[in-house]
Amino acid sequence: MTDRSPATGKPIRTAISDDDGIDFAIIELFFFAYRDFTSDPDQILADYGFGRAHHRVLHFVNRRPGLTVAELLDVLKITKQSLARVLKQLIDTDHIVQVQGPRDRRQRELYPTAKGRALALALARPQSRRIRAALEDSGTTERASIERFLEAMVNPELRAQINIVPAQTSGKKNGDH
Amino acid sequence: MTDRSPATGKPIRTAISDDDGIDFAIIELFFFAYRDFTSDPDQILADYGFGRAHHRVLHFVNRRPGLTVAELLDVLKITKQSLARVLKQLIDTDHIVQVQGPRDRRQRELYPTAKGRALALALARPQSRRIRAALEDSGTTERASIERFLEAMVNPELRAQINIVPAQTSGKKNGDH
DNA sequence: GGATTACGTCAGTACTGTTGACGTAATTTC
DNA sequence: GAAATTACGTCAACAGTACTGACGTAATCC
Repeated sequence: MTDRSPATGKPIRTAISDDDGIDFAIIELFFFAYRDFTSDPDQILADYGFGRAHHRVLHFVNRRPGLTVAELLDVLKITKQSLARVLKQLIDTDHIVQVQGPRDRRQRELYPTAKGRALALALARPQSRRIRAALEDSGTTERASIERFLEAMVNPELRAQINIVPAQTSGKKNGDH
Repeated sequence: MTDRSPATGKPIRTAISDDDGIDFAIIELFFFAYRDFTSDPDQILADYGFGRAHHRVLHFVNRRPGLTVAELLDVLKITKQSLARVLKQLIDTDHIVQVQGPRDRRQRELYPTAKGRALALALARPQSRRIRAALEDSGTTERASIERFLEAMVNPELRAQINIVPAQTSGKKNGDH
């Protein structure tokens, strides 16, 4: 408080750039890409009164049917309370059903219904279309580079989560079987 | 309400997968990658009592010093009110200063202060480090592929925004001048 | 039988986003 | 020069998603 007027820093008029040793190009591209990537499903979700949180839950329940609430919390990295409301709505609207765990009856296994499966597909469709368009002129090598890059962006400890995709019929790359 | 019990869809036990014609592999990778990409700065921001919105404003004011409020709203794709709170805090904490527009005195040009520049760099540093690590074994070709992919993921109408990066000294690729 | 685990839920709070309306100063238009 | 428009700031009200902490219940583990 000793310096009120002088404390007001002078405006810096030069742009921050990659010259500062920071990869602003990709940082910014990543921001724009993700913003538009999520905008497609957001519009569909609005019709259902759902938000992005519902999408994520629906996605992972479809990807890993039978996962428990605890496992879902771990994948999403959110708290129980944050999940509760969203999950309840998805169950009430018959997109997801809970089944008592077979071995441990305390657990609730989560499964999509036909309705939930359909919505998950509808939400993923425009995203997939966008990806296909972005990869239009790319070959297998480029696709592999992009997959490797995205995977490398994930925290190493959490990379295990990615590969828990059960039983791929058309087994591409999969460190399973 | 005519069908309460039968309405409860049966659980689908098979996982949704790329077989459904949807590129779930990349959809999911993109989710995980972005989640962790933003987690680094989030931790730093918490120390300042700031959130992700502050980060975005700070980033773009540093990248395009002198942009007006209207331009910033256009880049962020949020409403005036959403920006107001966040911008006010950044100004009050002396990270950003407003300068009356030279030609049009209604406009407020936004500039970072030294403090704001330093914070922007501090926030970008871990993100850049993560990117560098992810590109570790990649050559120039791969990097170019990834940049092209990310750019192609952005809505075409909005791609113009990306290239408004003023005066790069080390001019890499830039469709300007 | 007691501790732990898995889950559900209640209460309170914070951040980021929305729409709509109003005020003010500056610029543009006629 | 008066009127319309523009750029911005602000007030009010509300929604979605996230958080922490605490408590209860049923099931399992030891």
